Amino acid sequence: MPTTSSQTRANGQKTKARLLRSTEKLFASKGVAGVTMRDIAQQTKTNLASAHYHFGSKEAMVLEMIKSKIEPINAKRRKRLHDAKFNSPNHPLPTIEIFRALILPVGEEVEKQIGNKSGIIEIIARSFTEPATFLEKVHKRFFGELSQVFMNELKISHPQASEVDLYWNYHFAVSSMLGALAQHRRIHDFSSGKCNANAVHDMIERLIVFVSNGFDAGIMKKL
Amino acid sequence: MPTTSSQTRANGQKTKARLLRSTEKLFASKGVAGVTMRDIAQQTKTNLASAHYHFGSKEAMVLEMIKSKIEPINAKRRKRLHDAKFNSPNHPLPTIEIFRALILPVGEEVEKQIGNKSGIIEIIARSFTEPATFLEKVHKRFFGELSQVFMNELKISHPQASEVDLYWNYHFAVSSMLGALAQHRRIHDFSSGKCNANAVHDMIERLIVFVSNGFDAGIMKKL
DNA sequence: TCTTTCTTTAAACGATCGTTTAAAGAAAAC
DNA sequence: GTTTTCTTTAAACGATCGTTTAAAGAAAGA
Repeated sequence: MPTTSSQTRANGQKTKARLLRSTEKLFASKGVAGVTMRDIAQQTKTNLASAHYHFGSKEAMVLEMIKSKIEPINAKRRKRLHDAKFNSPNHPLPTIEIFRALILPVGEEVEKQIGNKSGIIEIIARSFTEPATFLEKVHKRFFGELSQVFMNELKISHPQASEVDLYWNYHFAVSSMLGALAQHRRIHDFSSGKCNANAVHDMIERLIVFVSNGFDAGIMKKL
Repeated sequence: MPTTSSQTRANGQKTKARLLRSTEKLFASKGVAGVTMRDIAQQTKTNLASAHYHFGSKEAMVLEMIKSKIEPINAKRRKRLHDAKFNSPNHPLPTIEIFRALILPVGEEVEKQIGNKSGIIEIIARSFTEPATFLEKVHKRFFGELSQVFMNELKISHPQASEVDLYWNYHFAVSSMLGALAQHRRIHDFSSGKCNANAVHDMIERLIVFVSNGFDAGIMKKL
């Protein structure tokens, strides 16, 4: 009986999935340069060569892992932006709602798999801050088109603003988001335990306020 | 005639300085994991082993390079904060003046060696975003004490704010600054050439506005 | 000058990296 | 059962990494 090519061999697909999960875990904690194929094979309890058999190369494996984690979040971002526009058809969106659509899905995805130690936050952050050359394209591939969608929405909400102001402050907003996500583990030590890095929902809400107000201040300053 | 130990041999100190400059240059463009001792030796036009002779290890060499670049900036930060307090002795500082003292010295240091391609911005950013384990301590060493100074100033300026709010938003402010500096080269492509990444002074001023307004909004939201 | 100290050099060391090979094993097709 | 295809495995490959060694060279002190 012919089957779809995606499940012709059940066992093979299982190890492939396990490889992706190990890649995710290790990449989140050590970055792409800090993780070796042998680390991943050991964590997966499989042979070193099977990773190459399933993915062809380390780069391809990491990219596929990133894709599997980021695309669901980007889908949520688009949906939330679309829903917000649908609910107020005749008014431009408030800045904070636009950035809420951009940032909140990260927190939702984290909470969805709580206790899973999946480290989505770290993965998103690393996909932006990794110095590795081949990760440069990650940004364009997964954030390029999405950024245009959000930039267009910000233009509609700020019709009187110059394009240069909008670009600069959107750039700051995204950098803030990723910088804060990348470094969020430091808050515990830095605050001597007063702030809890695991309170993701609280952090995300604070971040949305910070970013949207910073953006508006940068846009308004010349008006 | 006995001389100070720092200049007993002129030639040795020269290659040491050249090694530091090469480390700086390559580290700024590729990160610590992306640069090898052989790259640095080749750029310096010296032997591979001389780097170990002068510094003992790659880690020690990178740390010394970072120290030489960051400490002058941190000195400027303290001075500017001190001067601002001196000029208005009886009033708490406005938020934007505190963050100006934190951020502006970066821009000044960049402009001071214009055309030098020194990449201080990239170095500061990488010292925060590098996944390498040994760079974790860079942050505590060069930013730990400084952060306490600025946090204290922010507490004075926001006496009614809770410590948790202050810590979270200072964390966002620093992450924004470093994230924006780390990614500032992307602005050119992202804005289709409308924004100029080399206009450092303009960028720094925009960043100060963004950060200080984001900070105040995060603090004020519960009042 | 002779001696001592500082500096540079070529060559190699052991470790680890991503990747490949070739053969055995397991599952489906026939 | 036989064949074919998919998957796993042990072992090795070539390259490159940070580091070390041992000897020659250069500069300063005596």
